[in-house]
Amino acid sequence: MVYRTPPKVQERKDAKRRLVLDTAAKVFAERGYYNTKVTDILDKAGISTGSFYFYFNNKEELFEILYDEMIKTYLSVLQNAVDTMTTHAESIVKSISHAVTLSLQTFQKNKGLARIMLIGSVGLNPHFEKKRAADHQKISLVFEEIFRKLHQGKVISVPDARVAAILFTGSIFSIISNWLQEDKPVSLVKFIFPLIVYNLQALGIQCNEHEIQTIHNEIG
Amino acid sequence: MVYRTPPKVQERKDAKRRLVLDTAAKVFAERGYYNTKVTDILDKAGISTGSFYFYFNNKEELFEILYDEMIKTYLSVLQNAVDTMTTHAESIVKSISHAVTLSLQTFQKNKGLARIMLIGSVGLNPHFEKKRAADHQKISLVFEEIFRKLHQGKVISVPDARVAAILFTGSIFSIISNWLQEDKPVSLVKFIFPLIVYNLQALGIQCNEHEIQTIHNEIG
Amino acid sequence: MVYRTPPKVQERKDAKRRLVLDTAAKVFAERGYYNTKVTDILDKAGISTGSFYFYFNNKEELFEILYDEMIKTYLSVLQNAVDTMTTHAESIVKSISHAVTLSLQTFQKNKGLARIMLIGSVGLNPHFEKKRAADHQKISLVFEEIFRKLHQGKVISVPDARVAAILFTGSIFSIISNWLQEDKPVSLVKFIFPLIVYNLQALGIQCNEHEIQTIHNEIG
Amino acid sequence: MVYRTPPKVQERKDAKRRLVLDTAAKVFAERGYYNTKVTDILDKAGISTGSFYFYFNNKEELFEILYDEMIKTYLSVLQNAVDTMTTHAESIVKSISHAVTLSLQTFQKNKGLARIMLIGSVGLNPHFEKKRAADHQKISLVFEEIFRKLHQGKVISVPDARVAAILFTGSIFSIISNWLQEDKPVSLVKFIFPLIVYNLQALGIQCNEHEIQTIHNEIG
DNA sequence: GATGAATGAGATTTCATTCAT
DNA sequence: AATGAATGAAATCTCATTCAT
Repeated sequence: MVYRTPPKVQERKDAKRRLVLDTAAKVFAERGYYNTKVTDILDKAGISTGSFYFYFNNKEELFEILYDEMIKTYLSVLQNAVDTMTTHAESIVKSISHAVTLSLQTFQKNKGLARIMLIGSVGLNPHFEKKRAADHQKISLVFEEIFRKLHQGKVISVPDARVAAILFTGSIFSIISNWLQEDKPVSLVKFIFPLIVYNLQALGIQCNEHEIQTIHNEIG
Repeated sequence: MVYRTPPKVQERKDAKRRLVLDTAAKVFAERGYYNTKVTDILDKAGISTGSFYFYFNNKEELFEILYDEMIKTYLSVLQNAVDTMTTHAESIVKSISHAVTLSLQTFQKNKGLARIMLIGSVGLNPHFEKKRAADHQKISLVFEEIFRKLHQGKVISVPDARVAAILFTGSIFSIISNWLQEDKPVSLVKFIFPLIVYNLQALGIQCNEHEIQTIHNEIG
Repeated sequence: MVYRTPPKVQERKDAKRRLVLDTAAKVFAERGYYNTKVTDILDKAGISTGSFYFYFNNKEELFEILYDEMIKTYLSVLQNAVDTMTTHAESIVKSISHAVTLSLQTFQKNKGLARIMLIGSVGLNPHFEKKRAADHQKISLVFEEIFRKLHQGKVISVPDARVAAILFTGSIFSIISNWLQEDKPVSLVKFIFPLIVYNLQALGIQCNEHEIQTIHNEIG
Repeated sequence: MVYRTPPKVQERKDAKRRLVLDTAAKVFAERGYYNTKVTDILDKAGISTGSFYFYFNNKEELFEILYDEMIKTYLSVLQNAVDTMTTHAESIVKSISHAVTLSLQTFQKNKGLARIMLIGSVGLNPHFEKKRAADHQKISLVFEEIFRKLHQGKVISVPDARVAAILFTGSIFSIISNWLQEDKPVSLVKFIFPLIVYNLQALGIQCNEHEIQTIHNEIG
């Protein structure tokens, strides 16, 4: 006798929710959080205000969900790269190249979410600031752990694994921020190689450019 | 017959204007642009609405002035460091260490403005986005030019001077962003050494840590 | 699947919009444009600020709509009178009497809008000044065309049809302005007869008062 | 022992006051009462805010003084015309022509004040509305008295002397209002003749155009 | 008398969210 | 579930007037 939402209805609901999220991603990315009115999103999605508040509690929650999705996506991409790293430990160069390449590719594929993650979510409010800090730390920690191990194994040579991790992630984000600010739609791809080289050298990993180039070509 | 503002009055005006700017810097840094209401600033500064609009045209202008001040300050600090660089060309290590150290010291001294420059000014509106992009490019360009020369002289070894410059400035900003997000008030100083090492290695400059340490101690 | 506003809702919307317009007409008429605050209207209509801006873009637009309505109403009344004129051309006296009578009756019926049209809309801003000038010309033109024909047919005798038209409309508006300024609520009706006589004589139309009186009684 | 403002000082004061008044007349005429800021006037006059409030109690008073001056000027012009009328009573035609001509000439000479009197002072606030009403009545009364006498003497033929007076003054003001609204700076002079004819005929005064023309030429 | 810096009440408008249908 | 009309707190900015120098 218990009422259960029929699967078809549930599907429709999910689709609508998704539509709002996707539209919101575009609009937030274009105009930023505060310059985006809820109706801007809804008008574009063809959804009513009432409906919106059925699916989401408020504007901030909507944004947070988008942001969380992006972070989750990126973290899983990173984890993938890192898992490969520890598994095929044979080549650090390859592993690091992998991590960098996958990172840029992920953001390249989804410029809107890149914008939300790196620009749109800055300076919103104290709650979000904390969240951002925590997330950046989480990302940085992924590398910190690796770097710590590599440091013990004398594979890399840096004074401080944590700072190295911060700088490594920072380098990726710098490139993306820079790319997002560009007027013309350049490809992120061309930044991959110099970015890899910069970081490998920074970590004190001995390698010749030719080798990196080969690996880079393999991955791309 | 023409009235001339007496020096004393002018002084008071300058002081008041400064008071508003300084108070605004604090509040903007704490809460961000959109969460800062004009009255928040005025209440804290003990100034009337009318006075505010006598000194500034509107909230955005106030923010822009603060932002411009910070950028100007930082650019002149950089220029200083860079001028030293070309003069005492004997040691690249010293020069780069200098640039990094002065940068961090500048932001350390003025956390509020650092926050405004790196966090508060993100995602405000299209006008500001362009401004930010241009300013970051200006900063990056300072290093790009140096790196290009060093590259020609085979002093550094990087695939791309521009990308190297982006990453160099990015590394500094990453550290500062990270520091700004910290709950406890840590000192930026402890990041200087690893940051120098990371970048020197990244640029392919041969040097031993001991040498850097010595220079670092001299500068600090 | 497309939502259509149900008729009942639409009706309510229309009624609300009308309520705002009618209330605004009263308040504007009483206090003038600049002394009427938006809240004055809303309080009296028992409507929230939000609702107001749902129906109108701003205060000026609201006023302009009211003004336009009044002008439109008056112009159509005039056109009616004029159409009768050209049709029953037999008697000019009758036609002119008609035009005058209908004009005064229209304003009498709607004192508020008369006030808005003749008093409230004066000296608002350059945009409105132009509009007013154009509208007055439009009204005047209705008579100018008639007068020009009558002049050619030697039915009236005036040196200049355009000036005559200006004076004819001016005479109507003078009476109304005068009436609006009266403290006690006198009837406009008593002005109709002398107004007709004044203008008929001015136009050089031969007629005895008795005849006009008869026509006047018929129309009233 | 009593201090007396030296004459020279008094002169300077008067000049300054006059300067403010004249400047205000221009600015009010251009932009209207509510769109004129006190500082607009003062900037143009090169006078400080403080000084302004030494000479005038407030913005409204300033406007009122200007308005009163204009009305006074016009009333005295009218009185002049009317005095001639009663003295040289030989010709009504001449007298009326005189009144009309002098009226238009007065406004022509001082377009700014015309604007203030006829446009700028409309719809300001209840106080001013009353004042305007009273002033218009005063003007109208000047003619009403004449018309009443002329009516008794069977020189004019109108059903109602008061209404005739309203319409007579209204006709003058209509022409001026119309002229003020014109884009191009036309001369008011060309309206004098048709205006005289219209009103003479309206008053039922027998006369041929040629005679009026001659008088018109004499006066002009 | 003169100056212009300072004041603050108050006006318009926005927009996230709620609610009746 | 869905709709969009309704709400109202809150934010920015204006400008006549006052006041200290």
